[in-house]
Amino acid sequence: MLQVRGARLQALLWQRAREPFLAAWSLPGGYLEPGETLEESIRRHLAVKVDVRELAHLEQLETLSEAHRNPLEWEIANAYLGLVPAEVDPVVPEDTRWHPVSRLPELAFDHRAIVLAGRDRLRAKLSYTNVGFALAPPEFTLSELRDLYVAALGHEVSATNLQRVLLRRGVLEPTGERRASGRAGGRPAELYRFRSRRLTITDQFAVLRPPG
Amino acid sequence: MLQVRGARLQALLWQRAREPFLAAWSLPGGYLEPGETLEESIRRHLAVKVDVRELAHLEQLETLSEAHRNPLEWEIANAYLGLVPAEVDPVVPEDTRWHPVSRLPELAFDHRAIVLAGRDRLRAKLSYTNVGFALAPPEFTLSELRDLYVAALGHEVSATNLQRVLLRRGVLEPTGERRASGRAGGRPAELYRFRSRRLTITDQFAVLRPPG
DNA sequence: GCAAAAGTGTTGTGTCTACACCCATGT
DNA sequence: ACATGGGTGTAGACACAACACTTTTGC
Repeated sequence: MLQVRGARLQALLWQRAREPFLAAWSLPGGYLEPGETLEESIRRHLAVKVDVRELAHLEQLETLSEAHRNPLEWEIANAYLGLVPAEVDPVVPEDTRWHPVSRLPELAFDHRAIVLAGRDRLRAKLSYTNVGFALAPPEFTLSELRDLYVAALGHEVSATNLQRVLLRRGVLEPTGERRASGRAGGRPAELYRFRSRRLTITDQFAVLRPPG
Repeated sequence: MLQVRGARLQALLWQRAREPFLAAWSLPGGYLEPGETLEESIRRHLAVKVDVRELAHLEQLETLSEAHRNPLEWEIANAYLGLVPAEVDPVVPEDTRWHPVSRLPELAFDHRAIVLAGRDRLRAKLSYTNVGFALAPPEFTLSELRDLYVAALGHEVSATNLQRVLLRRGVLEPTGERRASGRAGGRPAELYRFRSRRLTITDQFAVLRPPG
């Protein structure tokens, strides 16, 4: 589960209470119940164990089946990427903490690779879909959105060009409201929102497209 | 498993010999053995059941966990996309046949959705990766390659522009040889090959890229 | 007035499509 | 010669990055 907090992309991890990898940090999750869907299972585990219900987006990453990924027994895992909008602060239990993805501790199993795969998926999709909605609060200024993109992408982003790309694609719309300027002055910023809060592909990067 | 045969994208299906969906067409596959990797399992099943070993590319599609996807018992499936180069003609058993993806029969389980997901994944990747290598024979003329793209994409593709895109990106390289012209005459075509036969992303469609 | 922050205008670049044109072969 | 199929040259559309410039606020 990823979220931008304090200008950094962070992952929610919890400290294992048993072997294998006792006391190591690991991704929240758990076993599938018979008759349950993978997605149901994830939402259940997150709700029960870390009390997180405000997932704005959830998508399958990959299935891991390497024989010795769990040293104790053969086990298959389905990795998911979940995104929580900035500025929500779910109450999480004691043994749970947010860790910057750029400075992960040693992780249990293959969880480090999973977190990085999730980050990369997010980075890619920020470019050609509207996933931004899952990182952003309901309304925001363009500089705020820019800061979220910077945190997730790990490099500078120009608010000017971000605005143009997202408006041209019809991803954002202005709310008509503006935010009062701070004590340092400056022109009040317009507020925007994502036009849709469901994943949509906005850049059809199809280079070989149908004629016409 | 997909292949372009006779100018159409086709899927290898086999007719089920037991319930559920007795006699319906379905995707080749089978159960995972303990200690086995998903990929190992797929290759094993394909080798044993349909005697196909010349997969040029294999990638995970998605994991299906819907409760009643199998009416008899709760079961989870991992869908993979496998590609076989054109002009290989694997010997397949009696109860097995290639079916054009555009005219699938009724399929067992959720296999129809899987085939379509595989097709869509292939279509997308033809645009921004070098997956073409998995559809093409070792050497080919540009018109031959164009025909493969047309079959897979389902719309016209200009050989002229295909050549430019793939050469500019460094995906293809000329072999230096040419193919003699047919009985109708015409300039002999140059032969090309894919520079690499491993999946590579060739179009970084990253719209918000690092400055510099 | 001046600094700060937001937003607009404009120019240049690269990648792609479309289409005209040129090249090499068989009959 | 000319039809056939392959390849090259070129112009226009478009999306984007970069950067100069304008707008609106606080002090």
